[in-house]
Parts: sequence; C-alpha cells; structure tokens
Amino acid sequence: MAEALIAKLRQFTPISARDERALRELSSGHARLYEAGAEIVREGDALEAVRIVLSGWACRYKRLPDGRYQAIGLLLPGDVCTHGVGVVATMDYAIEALGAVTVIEIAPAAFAALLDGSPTLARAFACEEQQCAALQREWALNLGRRDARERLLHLFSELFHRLHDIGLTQDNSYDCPLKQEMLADVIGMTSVHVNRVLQALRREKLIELRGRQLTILDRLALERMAQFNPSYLRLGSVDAGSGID
Amino acid sequence: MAEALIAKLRQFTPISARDERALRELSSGHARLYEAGAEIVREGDALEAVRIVLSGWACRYKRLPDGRYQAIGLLLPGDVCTHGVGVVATMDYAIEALGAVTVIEIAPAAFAALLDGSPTLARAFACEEQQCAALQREWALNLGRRDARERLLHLFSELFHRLHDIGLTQDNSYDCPLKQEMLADVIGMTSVHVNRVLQALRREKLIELRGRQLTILDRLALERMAQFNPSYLRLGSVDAGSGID
DNA sequence: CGCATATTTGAATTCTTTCAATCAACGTGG
DNA sequence: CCACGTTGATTGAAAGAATTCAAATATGCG
Repeated sequence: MAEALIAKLRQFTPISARDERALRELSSGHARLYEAGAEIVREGDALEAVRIVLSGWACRYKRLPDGRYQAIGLLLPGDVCTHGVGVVATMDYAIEALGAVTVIEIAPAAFAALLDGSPTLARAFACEEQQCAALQREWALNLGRRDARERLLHLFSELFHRLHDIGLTQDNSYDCPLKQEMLADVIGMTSVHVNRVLQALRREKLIELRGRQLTILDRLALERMAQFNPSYLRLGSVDAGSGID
Repeated sequence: MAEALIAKLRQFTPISARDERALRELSSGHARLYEAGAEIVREGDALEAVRIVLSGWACRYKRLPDGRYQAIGLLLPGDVCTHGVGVVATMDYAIEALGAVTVIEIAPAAFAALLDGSPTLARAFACEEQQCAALQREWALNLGRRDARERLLHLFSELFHRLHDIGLTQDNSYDCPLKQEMLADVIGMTSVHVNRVLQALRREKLIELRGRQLTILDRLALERMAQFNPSYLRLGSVDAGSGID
C-alpha cells in the first residue's frame, strides 16, 4: 500500500531499508477510505493531521462564493494532501476524492517524530513540499498563458510523468479517472470546450481516450506542442534524473 | 530598512525585541541593489542563498519556450524570494526587479543559525512560506475562474491587504508600480485588454489610477465584486485578525 | 524640445462560453 | 430480458470575451 509513497520519495533521495520500514509501518496505521465525491478535507477546517494519499486520486480545489469551482492540484498516490501542519491553522482549500481513495492520517506528533528520527525522510518530505509548490507554479503558467489545447496536452504530459514516477503507467498510457467536467475544472474551462478540444486531439491522433484509459500516441510530439518541460518536477537535486527523457 | 520584514513576520506571531534585533542585524548585512528590469534570479540558477526583498517590488515569473510570459507572484517588501534553500537545487522560475529593489542575501548556514536560535522566527518564516503557497493557490483560482475585470479587482484587493499589512498604504490608496503590460502578465491577459478593463473601472468610479498611485474608491464594494475573501492571507493562526475588516 | 516609453483606440478575428437538446452507456428493478 | 433513470459525452447555433495588429496619442525624462 505504501509503494507509491516510497517510490515518490525515492525520486528525491535514496531511502534506506530502515526508513522504508518506518514508512510502511506508518502506512499500515490509521487509514481512511473515501468514495468518489467524498470531501476529505473541507475549506475552513482546522488542519489537525498529516494526510497522505495511498491509493486513488483526489483533487485540491477552491470555490468562489458564487459557486465557480477551480481545481488547484491533483493528488496522486504518494502525495501529501496538506502541508504546513503545525503552522497553518485553517484550510484555504478543500480536498475531494475523485474515486475510491485511501488516505492515511498521521498525528502531527507522530509525523514530527518520524522526521526527527530520520534526516533523510525529513529531507524527502521537504522535497515533496517543494515539488508541490513547483507544480502549483506551473499550473499558474498553464492557466495564464496556454490555450485550451496546450493546457490539456500539458496536463496529460504532467500526469504521465508523475504517474510514471510512481510506477502507475503502462507503456504510453495510464488510467485517468478524470471526467471531462473535472478536466475542465482543472484547466479552467468549460466541459463543453474540453469535449471539443479532446475530439480534435483524437482526430489528430495525438491521444486515445477510451473508458478511463488515456494513451499518448506520440509523447515527445505532444510534449513539444504543450511546451512541456519536466524540469519543474525534478527540483530535488542536480543529479536526480528520471528514467525517461 | 527591515521595517517591512518585521511587520510582515509580526502578522504571524509576536516577535520579541531580541528577534527583532537579530532581523535588523541580518538586514544590515549583505544587501544588493537592483534597478528596474534587472534579473534577481534566473530560471535554472542554483539556489544558493536566502534572499529577502527589503524595499521595492519584484516579480516571480516563468516563460514558455516561445516567449510567453506569466507572473507567478509579486514580491513586496518583506517577502522571501525563494523558498526551499537546501532542498531545491535549481530554480524553476526567475525573479525580476520591477523598479529599484533592495534584496538581502543570506547564506544558508547563517539563515539556519538564525532559525535554530529562535523557534519564534522559525515559525514566522514557516508561516511566510505557507502564506506564499496560499497566494499561489488563490492566483490559480483567479486565473482559472475569474474574468478579466474580476481578476483585476481581485489583484488590487490583494495588494491592498498585503501592503496594508506592512504599512505601505495611505488611506485607500497605495503606490503601484505595475505598468499595464505587467498587470496583464500577472492576470494572464493582454495589455490591450487590461487597458480597456481599467478604463471601464475608472469610468465606473471604482478606482483611480494616476501616475503610479492606485486609489480604491469603495473597497468593500470592490472586494464584493471580485469575490475577494482575505482569509487566504491569514492562515497563520486562528486568532490572528488583521487591522481591517 | 525630442526621443523613448506607455497608454489608448479601432476593426477584424479567434477563442470560449452559453444554453439547450440529443445521444450513448450502464446499472436497476420489474 | 427490457423499460427506465442516471450520468457523462456530444452537438449546434448564437452570444460574449479576449486577442491581434497597427496606428495614434500621451507622458515622462534628459
């Protein structure tokens, strides 16, 4: 169950067998299961536990008073839901399960103890947080300066890389539980427009999207079109390359 | 010179006289002066020092390979330019001076020593970082789900609050060195469109903008229209209210 | 005064949304 | 096994928002 988390942290820094054991121990602790649509965290809630997604996808989002909805981040297995425990008092965003999701909840004290006991893990989680911030910045670029088609291609590329890093891709495809409505909420458009853009991408043989399986037909071409540059995903350390180019 | 920084950190937690002295000491250290347009940090640079803006405005931004430019954040006096020193190896964004800017550069070891010596300051800087992340999230909402007019109003509201917190507002106005071109780069639009929206806002007597002085004529009305909710600026602690409503 | 930098304007075009309706897929109960 | 309800995907037409390109004005500064 902790596979994705361990794989994710390993991108940043080597994890010893002992640290791995500690992570597995942790992950076997108090886990909660959410079903699609469930609110894992509500805006305005107090931040009282460290939560990490073990399986499934979730969505960090904000709403405007008039109801408009914007996804602020996608949480994949291994991702920390909320940073700043012990510092941030109340949540400025909410988190929603996009399907069946398993989340471990760790008491702040236990988490602090884990980090105190292992400088490596402390470093790994710090990297995780910085990566999350970098993601957020890239999303701002996406929302602000890419058009609908580029945004979608960029999102698909980013997800490919992130899922690849935790071993959740098969060749050039992956399981993507996002409905068109949610895709729209991620890239800041309407579902109608997403639908039309998706059709164009399929027509041009850039992607296939059947059921929930997304296949990228020519990844490098697609990344070029999206002006996708994966470096924002690998800030961790200078030498940390990825398995893919 | 360290006034803004101290004021900013005080929002999060009380700062003792001793901590204040340490901050002033630090600020009197190695300061660098940049002129308008200067690159304070370049994308791809190694992250080798903690930098804090002491005076003037700067802009955190990213570029697409084809040259499109998107502001990712605005750095006001007291803001930390780059987080994650010691964890992040290379910058995924750049920082540009928007006018004359003073920045202190602090060696990682010196900064670590400061935080080690004062849990309060450690906490304050942690809050600062979380606030920055919250800003980033709100910007994503702004870019994704508000229209041009709302984005502009929201930006003006946010800046009012942030500047107010560091004592840089006068009544309902403040000095805003952003040209229309930069406003456009912040809210993800063209300068032409920003121009037209600004004219409408002036016509409707919502704002005045002469020279570089921005005056907000009816702040609450404006915040309502922008669906602005300042809570994302005050995550620090439950009891930390602001001077304004 | 005059250059350089910013702002403003207009018209045409492109991109995206809106609104409403239709279609397709799927699981349920009868 | 099939009618039915639900959810998600697709379509069309029209309206609306924002961009583009170029040119015209302002404005600030030396």
